[in-house]
Amino acid sequence: MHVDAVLIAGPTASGKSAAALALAEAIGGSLINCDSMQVYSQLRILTARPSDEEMARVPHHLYGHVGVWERYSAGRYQAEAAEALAKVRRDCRIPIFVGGTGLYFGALTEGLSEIPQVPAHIHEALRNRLLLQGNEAFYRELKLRDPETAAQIRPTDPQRVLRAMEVLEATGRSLASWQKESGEPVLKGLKLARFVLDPPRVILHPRIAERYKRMVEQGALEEARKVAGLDEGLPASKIIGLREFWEFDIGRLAANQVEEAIVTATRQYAKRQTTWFRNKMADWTWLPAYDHSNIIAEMRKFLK
RNA sequence: GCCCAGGUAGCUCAGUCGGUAGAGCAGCGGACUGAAAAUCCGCGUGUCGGUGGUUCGAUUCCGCCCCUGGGCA
Repeated sequence: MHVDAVLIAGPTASGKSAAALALAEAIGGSLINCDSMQVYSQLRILTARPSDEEMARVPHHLYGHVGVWERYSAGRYQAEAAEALAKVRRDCRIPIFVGGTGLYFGALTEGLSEIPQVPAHIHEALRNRLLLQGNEAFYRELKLRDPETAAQIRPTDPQRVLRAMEVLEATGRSLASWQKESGEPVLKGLKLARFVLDPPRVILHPRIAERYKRMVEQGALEEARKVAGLDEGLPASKIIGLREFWEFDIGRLAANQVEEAIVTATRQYAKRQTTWFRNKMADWTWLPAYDHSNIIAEMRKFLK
């Protein structure tokens, strides 16, 4: 069986990176990141990005190529993924998309509406107004100016209310009307092999706890310190661990509390990822992921 | 040994002037179109420490016992 591209999704700490690397070596593939946080260059440890040695084994794309002060987005990911895909295919290698961000997989397989990028100054101005006025007033304003989009958003969801408002402001059109025009999927027309790695929680949870310890040994605290003071409005500031280590440094959390907070947040994140996969990728091939050799064997069954 | 304060959901605690109980956190489920490791929504039966008593009825009042913390010896 011939495939044009392989997709590997899985929750954090499911072992998907290692599996993808092994598969890439086995079939002559190149890896393309599909994780919203592994794009940030300054935060390799906290985002569990592949090491230099791993990256030397097989071509890697879209890893650590963005500064933490940049406002990365699903839209930019879509564009860059399309470029990376073209490059890998030009090199006559098999593209293997690997990561844990459901929305980014959506951009690959379903596409995003072609909404123009919102200028930074509009985003900032509206964000400040949201902070000043509060959710309720802001939502009420959206409801007046764009009832259709407002009806699709909960008043308590500030992030989506802000997005609706800034699209309206920047384009003069409602977000809802844009979203009625669906965009082109990055992988349109390609033959795909799609996998979800799904270790049971009794296996995943201990792995998350172990990974925390490994991150600390590798210098996660120092890494967090290097970007201390990062604007909380930037996406990179949401990386699990940053806030916790910063609070440790100002004495607001003890070491054991930092560990508990990070491990818990990571488990909750893994749960949210799995919810997305379960409900949006039900027709993908699900692999229980007990150990690597099995995963590779299973995946190769679908490729040969 | 005596005195005091506690023992209520996995954890921290509220509460019931006597009619078998609720918050936060954790956990579970869900949503998801440019911040997505984000943001948001839903889900709370647990011998109310044990045992006797009073009562139509006790987790709530009374006795005794056990456990935890503090004080006095």
